[in-house]
Amino acid sequence: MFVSISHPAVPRTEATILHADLDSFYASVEQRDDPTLRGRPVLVGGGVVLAASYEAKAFGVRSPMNGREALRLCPQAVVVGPRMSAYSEASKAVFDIFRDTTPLVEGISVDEAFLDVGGLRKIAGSPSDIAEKLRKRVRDEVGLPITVGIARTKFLAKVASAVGKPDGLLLVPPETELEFLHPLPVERLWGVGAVTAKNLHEHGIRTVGQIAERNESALSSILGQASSRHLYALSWARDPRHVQVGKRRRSIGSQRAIGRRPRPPAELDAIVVGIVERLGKRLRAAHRVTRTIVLRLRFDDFTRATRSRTVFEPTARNDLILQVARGLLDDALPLIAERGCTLIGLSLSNLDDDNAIQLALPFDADSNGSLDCTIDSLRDRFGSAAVTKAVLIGRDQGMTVPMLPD
DNA sequence: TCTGGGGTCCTAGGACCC
DNA sequence: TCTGGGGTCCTAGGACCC
Repeated sequence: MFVSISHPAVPRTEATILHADLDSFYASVEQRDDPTLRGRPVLVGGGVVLAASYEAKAFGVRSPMNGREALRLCPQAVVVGPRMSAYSEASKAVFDIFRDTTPLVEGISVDEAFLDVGGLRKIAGSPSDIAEKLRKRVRDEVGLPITVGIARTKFLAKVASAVGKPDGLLLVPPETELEFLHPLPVERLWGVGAVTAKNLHEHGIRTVGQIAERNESALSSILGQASSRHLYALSWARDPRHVQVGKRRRSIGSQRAIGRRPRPPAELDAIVVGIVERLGKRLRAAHRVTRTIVLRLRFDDFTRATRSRTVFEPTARNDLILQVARGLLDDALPLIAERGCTLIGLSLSNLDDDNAIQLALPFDADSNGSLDCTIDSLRDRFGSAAVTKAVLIGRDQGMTVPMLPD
């Protein structure tokens, strides 16, 4: 039994956030399942390297790198095809261990998650103890190496795990955060990619400390307001985001690379039909409906374009989604003919639950307990698990209160 | 055969409403 | 004659992450 109380307005003072990150995930699963691969450089994927083992990374191989380039750097590497179902099984097993450690788990991808272990000291030990136990369990029960970073904020924990790799544990104590952070290159900041890094370099900014030295408005002229505010805060180790449980997907998509050969419209249409079928299945399996259909295209020169349409009525029906997708494809045909298309994808966004029933009942805002009574009566009628949201509608605004089924 | 297949978030302009 | 401000939604593009 866990009880958690969080006060977002009060900055945390203890390092209780874990960032757990499986090392070279796909490649490690391959080495686990085939002993002859252990200790050898392994590349997962063919045309593009999806994952490289640490033995291969030592030769400078990175993902996503062209397979030929990778083999040029590391000719003795063993190339294996991806086995997605093995990876998702391993991921599930690891996440079960995460959730057995603390209920406050926020998944970031198949191979990494944040865990908040604040408040578990009495029953499970210090964050370092918990992290060490977690690493051992993942090693013993799933057979995979995992690195854990521990810090006061999500961002620092994430940086700590990156620095602590491979197969390591790194704690950043609150007193030494800035010492740890300021010498790091700007590329270590979560959200700084190639473009932003180049931008910063051109202004003589190469380390996190150099970001911290600038004033925020000067940074703003380089990066724009939102990202400079964000990066400046991170450079001073300020990161108020807390570990969020049960985040829902905001879109689902599927795409297919189709090579450089020009395709007649009928062939493009068949590809879209296939993608719609795949997506429709996933959408219905997740009990979600979509309102916005996005057609994604990539061209010969690797530029991209999107075309989207938002429909009035949320749907999970293949025929309706296909009708919209076909319309988007028709509109894009001249563009495709002109620029050559190498990838087609669809993504469905503006997702909602497919079974949402909305009821409005009046309640007396001045009487304590009136809202509870209203919610109780909804729960009596539909079952408590079905009632997941309360929307308080005032004279001119609504406020959504998420509710956990009890 | 140079560059997969998922995702997230931000920006910016225009339409439209009050 | 001159001239609002605030808000939402939609579309398109782009940076970034694993």
